[in-house]
Amino acid sequence: MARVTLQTIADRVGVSRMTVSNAFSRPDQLSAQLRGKILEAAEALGYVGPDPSARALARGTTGAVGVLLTDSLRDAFTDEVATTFLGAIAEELAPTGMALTLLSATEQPGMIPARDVAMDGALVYSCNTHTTAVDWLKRRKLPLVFVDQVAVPGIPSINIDDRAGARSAAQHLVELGHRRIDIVTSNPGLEPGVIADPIGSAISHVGRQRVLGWLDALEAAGITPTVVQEWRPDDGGGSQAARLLLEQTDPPTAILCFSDVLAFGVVQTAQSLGLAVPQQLSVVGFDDNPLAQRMRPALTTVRQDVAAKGRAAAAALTASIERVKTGGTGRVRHVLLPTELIIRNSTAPPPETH
Amino acid sequence: MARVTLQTIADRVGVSRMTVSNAFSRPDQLSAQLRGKILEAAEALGYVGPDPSARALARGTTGAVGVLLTDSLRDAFTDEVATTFLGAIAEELAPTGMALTLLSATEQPGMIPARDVAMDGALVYSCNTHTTAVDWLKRRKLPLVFVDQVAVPGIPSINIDDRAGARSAAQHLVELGHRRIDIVTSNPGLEPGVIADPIGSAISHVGRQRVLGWLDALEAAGITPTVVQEWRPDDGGGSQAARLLLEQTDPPTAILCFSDVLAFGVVQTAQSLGLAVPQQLSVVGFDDNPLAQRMRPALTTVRQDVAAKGRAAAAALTASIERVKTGGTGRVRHVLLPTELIIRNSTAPPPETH
DNA sequence: CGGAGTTACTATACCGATATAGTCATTGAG
DNA sequence: CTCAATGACTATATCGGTATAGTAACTCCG
Repeated sequence: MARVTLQTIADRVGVSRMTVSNAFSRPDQLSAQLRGKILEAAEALGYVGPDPSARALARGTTGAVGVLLTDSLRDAFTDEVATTFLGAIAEELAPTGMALTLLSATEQPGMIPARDVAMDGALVYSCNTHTTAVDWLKRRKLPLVFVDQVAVPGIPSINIDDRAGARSAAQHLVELGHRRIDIVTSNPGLEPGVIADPIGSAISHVGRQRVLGWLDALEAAGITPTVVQEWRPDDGGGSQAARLLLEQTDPPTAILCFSDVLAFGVVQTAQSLGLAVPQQLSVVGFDDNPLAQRMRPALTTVRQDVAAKGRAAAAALTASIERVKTGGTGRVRHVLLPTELIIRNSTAPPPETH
Repeated sequence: MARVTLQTIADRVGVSRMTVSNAFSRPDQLSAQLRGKILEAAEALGYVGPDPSARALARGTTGAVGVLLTDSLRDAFTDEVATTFLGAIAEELAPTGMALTLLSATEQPGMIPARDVAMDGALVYSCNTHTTAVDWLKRRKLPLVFVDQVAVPGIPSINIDDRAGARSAAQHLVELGHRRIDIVTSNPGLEPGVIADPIGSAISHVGRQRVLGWLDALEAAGITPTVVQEWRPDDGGGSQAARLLLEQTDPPTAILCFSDVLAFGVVQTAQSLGLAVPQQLSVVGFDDNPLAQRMRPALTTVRQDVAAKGRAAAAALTASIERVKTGGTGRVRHVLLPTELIIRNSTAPPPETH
């Protein structure tokens, strides 16, 4: 049996195909009576409704937006910060009826989602901007929103004030009296171990901003931190880095971490080495991951409102799509959300040295 | 400037549109030399590649599969079990180059993702099968895979052996010597409080299977549990239910919980009421959420391999899509993955009563 | 009673590709 | 030397809709 299309129904009812289309998509264009008859016939023929692909082609809109996630999607789902972000996007998008399509930046031979999947716009989340996937999205001239990336002119962006947040974290330690402060960072793909040029070798925008913020406060206090790149994120996140720092001849009394997950690993490692946190070692995280509250000691960290970031991103994207559709030309906005230092129990003045 | 299409390039190079199409989609159909010239011209004109929507219409395939999630997508992202599942799907799908589109079952006026978004197939995850969204997917005759749902003939399904798992959990308590065992379940939307007919009122397939499993073991031991439906999942998950059970005149010495998250709430509540776990109250969860290991005491629970479930689901779906495409007609498979009781520190023999 | 304004449809022209069946040289085998 | 088999393109026919501009019959109003 051949497939049922608008034409099938049109022939059956004896009207034009366009009228059947209107029965489904623009009910005000025909009489209720005829519409009823058409829907009835459609039902009888087992018609499901206008074919999404055909409609997408004709209308030029697909009803789905993409999110480009750098690394394997797998990782995006194990990171509580990322899932919160995605959840907020989904929530913000729900009332619009748009679906959310996950795009991985890793490309397969012959299939590049960023190039080959139909969508009305996309969020680019914490991706290296020089990824080919991002290039494809740009070339398609899709409405885009950059999140946690360096803002470029012409593309709306959502960022948090990473630098100020990091600065306040470092400042907090300085004010507690610490002078030996080191740093554990996370740059996907970077060689683990001590990093000579933390600013230059920062891979992500966020990574760079946080380093800049930490150094703002530390350098002002005349402190030069040792910066260590974590080992693979899954092997106890931060434990090897912590060990390296704590086994120096002149170990730090405080450690600043790129994330709460990392901080968790650092705290655990310190404790397993017999160091009391915060009495002998202070640790500060970043993000205010739910984990930060659950930990013992509860973690001092820099809060970012991930959900707000997600909502803002989704809103910016829908606005951008709308703008393109209506030909309107509002200004491109770059949003910078605030961060806030949350002082809990993982920081204290340094131990007395005599 | 008009949009660049295959035709634009064809005119420019002086070949037929079909040849340009082949240059992009079937390189073996033309000489390398001509192909080079075409790609060059395409580049010069700023052509991005075949339009995904047009291609989807012509080819009948979109390069994306959907996942239908019952409740607000928001919830799906806060639940560690669900995110693990999604991550595993994403991972399994990655090598195929297919994108993953999230569909919420909640419909908006005028826009029903399950009906209106183009896709090649879909996973239906723990949805009430009588949702209209599921109906739309079925009517579209899309390749589907049901996960954590009652298996229906003709549609591949992936389930875990919830019943056997629940049975072993209950059996474990019975063998420890417990005789007063109660249950906390979770049925989205169901009225909280004591449930008279736990099997009949179970809303989800999973919920029903677990109740059946618990009762298998309990009834065999002559035990009739009180079954309580949790309050809203976000308010401390399980704490109100636990309070209700523990403040009975004849309180239980052990509680079986629908999930680890619920069990976590129950344990916390018990502890706050001054009950030692497991000395005075044993608690068993379900899922083996990472949380189960982190808790103190570590939770005795029934492990399901969520990642394996996700991988199996994705594999079944791609297989199903492939089958439709090639017209092949392999048998529909119903997979039942095993569960395993993991005994940790939240269960012990009941306190001695004299 | 004439002309402007609805209402309810229809005709035509795309949307931007791909599949399939040619066409026309070339090449190789018998 | 002839005929079948390749190789490299092209012509034509969809894929299943939607936008836009008609058209014909009716309504309203002064």
